[in-house]
Amino acid sequence: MAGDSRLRLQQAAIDLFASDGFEAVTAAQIAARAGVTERTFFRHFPDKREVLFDGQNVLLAALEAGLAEAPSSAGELAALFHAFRSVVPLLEANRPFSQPRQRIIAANPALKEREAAKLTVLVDAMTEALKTRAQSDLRARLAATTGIAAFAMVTTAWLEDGEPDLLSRLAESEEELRSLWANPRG
Amino acid sequence: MAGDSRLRLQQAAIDLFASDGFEAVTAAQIAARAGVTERTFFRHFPDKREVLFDGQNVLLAALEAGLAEAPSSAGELAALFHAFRSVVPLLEANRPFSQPRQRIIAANPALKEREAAKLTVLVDAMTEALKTRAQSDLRARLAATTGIAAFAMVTTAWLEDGEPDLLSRLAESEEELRSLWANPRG
DNA sequence: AGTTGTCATGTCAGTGACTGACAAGAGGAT
DNA sequence: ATCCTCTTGTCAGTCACTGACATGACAACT
Repeated sequence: MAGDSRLRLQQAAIDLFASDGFEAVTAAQIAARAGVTERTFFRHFPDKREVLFDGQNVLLAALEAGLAEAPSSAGELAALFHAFRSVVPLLEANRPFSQPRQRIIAANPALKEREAAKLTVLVDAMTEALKTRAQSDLRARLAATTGIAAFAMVTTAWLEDGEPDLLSRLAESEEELRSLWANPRG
Repeated sequence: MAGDSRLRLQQAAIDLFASDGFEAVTAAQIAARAGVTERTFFRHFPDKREVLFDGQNVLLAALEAGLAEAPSSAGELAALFHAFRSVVPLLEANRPFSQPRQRIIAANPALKEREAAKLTVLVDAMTEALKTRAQSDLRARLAATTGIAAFAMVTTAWLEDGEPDLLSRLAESEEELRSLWANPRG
């Protein structure tokens, strides 16, 4: 068909997983619904779980870009939240896709495992990027760890309830974090 | 044979993974070396990876016990590090087993994924346990997140180089963390 | 002694994730 | 018209993992 096999596979996977559960759906079924072969499924995604996590790579790139454009005068936390804010439009655009995805993942241990792995990749990337502006490597890692943890909590809650305002939630959580975190640069 | 199939399976798995790599070794090969059937392997471990992560469950229980016995006057960080210290003998006893294990895991993405998942389980458990003594749920989670991150960094480094003194490393990292973390209780 | 129960294991057949090798059509550049 | 590249289909195979049933060891009970 056209060059949109990948997209159709993702949509088919979400539909089937949502109605039947992750384990009950075979890769062949997803492929059939998308109008392609099982083999084609595995050419687009290295394993059955990854069809749900494709967007995380985009998010990672966007966060790195957002961090890079934060003013060099900003402390670690401020820089991180600059990156988080820069990524809000992306998250909002993906919300209709992310919401069912969230429920699917929460219902399956293997998927939660993949999600945890993706989060540590995010933390590692943010840690690397923060090392240039942090006073120590440990501080860079701790800032990245706590920042991403807060980011994950906020976006998860934002997906679960229907509330629209992600930006103000991020601001709140930054406030709260800042009051807990000793930040010499203010 | 005797009732030590489980142990023999673990040892056989480590030996084979260390020499041939995780992916190149089949569950049947591990079982054969342990003198049992493949089916028996999967009765002891829910999947091929888990044979390497059995000890994490013991560690979790020990950490929870260590946290519970921390004085209630202790702040979150102090309580966490009390738990970490209480677990040092266990880690030292397992060191000969953990060291090759570490190398095996570092060499395989699927295993790193499982490790990340186990770490988030630890974080969640510590978060729950800290909620009673923390001022807020967010603070509990952030303390658990940063504490476990530091704990993981320290024990990993301790396994990699040959240095014996885990306790003093923990003390150092607690110092460093404390200087970064705003702790009203001192 | 015999019976009964439980527990760890073996055996076997089956499903489904994933891979390598090769062929075929579509479209774009030369 | 020919060549190249990109995507997909086809097919055969490996291996992780599961359910069902059988068997032998060992303990407890009568």
